[in-house]
Amino acid sequence: MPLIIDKHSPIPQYFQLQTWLLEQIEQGVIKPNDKIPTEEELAQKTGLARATTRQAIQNLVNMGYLVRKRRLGTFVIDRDANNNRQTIVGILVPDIRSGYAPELARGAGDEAANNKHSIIVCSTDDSFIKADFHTNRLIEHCVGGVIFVPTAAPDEKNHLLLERFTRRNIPVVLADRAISDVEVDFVTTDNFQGAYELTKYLILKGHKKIAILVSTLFTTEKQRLEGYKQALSDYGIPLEPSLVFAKPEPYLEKAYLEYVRAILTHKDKFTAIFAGHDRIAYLFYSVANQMGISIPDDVSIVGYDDLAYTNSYSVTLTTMSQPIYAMGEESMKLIMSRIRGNVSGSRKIVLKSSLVERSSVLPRN
Amino acid sequence: MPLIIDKHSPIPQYFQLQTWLLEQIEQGVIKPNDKIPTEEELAQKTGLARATTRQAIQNLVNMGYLVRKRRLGTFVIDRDANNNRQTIVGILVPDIRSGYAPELARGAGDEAANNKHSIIVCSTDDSFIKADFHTNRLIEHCVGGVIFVPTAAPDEKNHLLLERFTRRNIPVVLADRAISDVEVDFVTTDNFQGAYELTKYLILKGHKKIAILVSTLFTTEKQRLEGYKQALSDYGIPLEPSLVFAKPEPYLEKAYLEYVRAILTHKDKFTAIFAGHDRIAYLFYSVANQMGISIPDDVSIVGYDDLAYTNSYSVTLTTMSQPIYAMGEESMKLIMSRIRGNVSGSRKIVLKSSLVERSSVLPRN
DNA sequence: ATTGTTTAATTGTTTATACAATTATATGAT
DNA sequence: ATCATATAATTGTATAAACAATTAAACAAT
Repeated sequence: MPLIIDKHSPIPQYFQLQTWLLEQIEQGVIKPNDKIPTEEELAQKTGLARATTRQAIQNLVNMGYLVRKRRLGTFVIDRDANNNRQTIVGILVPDIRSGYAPELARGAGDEAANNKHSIIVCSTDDSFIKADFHTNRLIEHCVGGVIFVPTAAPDEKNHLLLERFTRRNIPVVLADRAISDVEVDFVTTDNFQGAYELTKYLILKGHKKIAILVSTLFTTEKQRLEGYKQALSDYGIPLEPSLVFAKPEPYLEKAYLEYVRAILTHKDKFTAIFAGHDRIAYLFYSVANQMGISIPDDVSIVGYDDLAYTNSYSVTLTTMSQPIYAMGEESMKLIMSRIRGNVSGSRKIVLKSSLVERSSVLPRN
Repeated sequence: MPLIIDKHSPIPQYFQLQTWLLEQIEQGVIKPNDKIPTEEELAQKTGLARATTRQAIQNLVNMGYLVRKRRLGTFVIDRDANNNRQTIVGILVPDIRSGYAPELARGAGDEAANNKHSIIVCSTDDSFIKADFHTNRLIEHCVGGVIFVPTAAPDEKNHLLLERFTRRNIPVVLADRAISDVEVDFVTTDNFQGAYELTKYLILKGHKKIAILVSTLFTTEKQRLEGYKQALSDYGIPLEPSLVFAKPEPYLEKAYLEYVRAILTHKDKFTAIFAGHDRIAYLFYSVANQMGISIPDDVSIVGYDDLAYTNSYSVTLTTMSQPIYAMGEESMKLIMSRIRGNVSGSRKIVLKSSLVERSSVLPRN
């Protein structure tokens, strides 16, 4: 990185010097609290007038990279120590109203509060466009980090969003859902294992014909489907394709209501249902009730998530309890460690889910 | 305000000029988008060198007061138009996970997004201490406004929080719950009217012995209790104090579970229950189920709120549907109008609730 | 030991001058 | 009418040369 000023470049000479200095700082050649050469020294080295070197330095002072002290010289500011940084973390979830988003936001929010940080909550509706909009806002607000639940858009698109943060050195943690081929912190639960256990539970209760309704847009539900298949296979039950309802669409109550209705119309084909997540399970309850089908007497069902209201009703769902609050907490902890300067490679945290047995499954045979 | 530079003052001449210019701008002598004199003109007027006038101008450019345009001159920036202000609004709710908070946050968040603003969500757990903590954060983050659901603390305390914002000219909207004696924007629903209608509905269904379980900490539930009493009175049913369970405590599942249990133990004393809000109603469902009491066959019940999952289950609740999303939207609209400079007196918006009849009430006689 | 004084290094302020770059506007060419 | 070109106003860049102000550090006086 030689310091050569091109007198004939169209780029102003003060700007060439300014850029060179900035590079030295950003690349750590000149470290925080280091003294940079005096105006006079720089003038001699570069062959510029002192006023010109001064202009370069002054600009960097205005930009917050340097402090000047009379008689002592000019020094690189330690931006970490002077914590000039923002203490806000952005959270991109599908919809703050639904699913596990509120619980995740609360876990993240509490952990943020522990570190005197606040959270900006953004609902993406699983749409790339909306996520992109919120990404602009978060960058404008100079957030110190982002917890990102990927959208339903293809990986490339989510990648794009991710890059907009990482390019600006804004740490990102993916929560719950993964994106392929990225080197970024990630907090999730073991959906394969969870689904495996749930399916095994159904099998051990004597169920052999188990229908499953999941979305295949997200890594989480894809893994649940895999866990389901593995369990069937391990217990010698052949996979019945007509019982696998894997929809390449995000969850929308209206659409899934129809799927549920269609599935329940052929309720004689299976004895148990694996719902992709609790909200789908609720749809089954609701439609079953309308159709005069009793859960669990006619059909058994398991869900996934253990949302807060799972147990508030007279009908209670056996489900895989995900530690969503903890997921929010852990995600925020990772962000905080990055904000504090941690530069280790990408970390992955897999939290344990646990089967909560209630009364939506009846033994068979 | 004469422009005189004192050559012998210890204050640098560029700084004298800079200060003079700033005064002219702040006092409106030079208005936004006005052109200020050129460097040369200022140099002539003041007797300074062009480089010196330049330094004064350049500083004001760096401070964001002026823009320079080659060939055209230097202009005063219109800071309102160039919205240099923060575009974040804080939302203080009891708990982002529960009750209507998620829906409120979403309504406010969407309206904020329409105005290119973002929301910082803070969970107070109805505690003054936590609300105070978050208030500090919000002030630090220079939020442009705050939507505040008052805590369970006494009015004086909520007042204190409110003042910390208003003293700094941060507009506040109270959402849902009121505080006495404050001149501040307020968005709510007519809880008295809503409760009156619900009670009337029960009465017209033939119920005469109607138990009520509410918290009396919040204006909302107090008004519901008043509406209940008024309806009884209007329909000539004497108020039976032993059926009024008014608790001066915030809602906590554990505590209220006990109240519900106690109330259901004397289920022969009443034929219907007015639950202070939907979550309380769910407790009644849950406990009734455990105790082998059937809703609505043994006891009828109504709730209040119409939370999203009210209708997801086989058991469906008749309740007063509050337009929570709209409440969030309207609150944010008020904030936005303040941010845009509206200085009218305090405004109050009362949204209409509507009775949603499902199947938790059976007619009597 | 504390206080005052000097010294030298460095940034801060100011002037004077010159030429470069940009661009709205006017002018001229097609 | 449209496009190209020149003009002039203004800010932008650069140099050279002083002197002022601040202050750490060395030194001196009490």
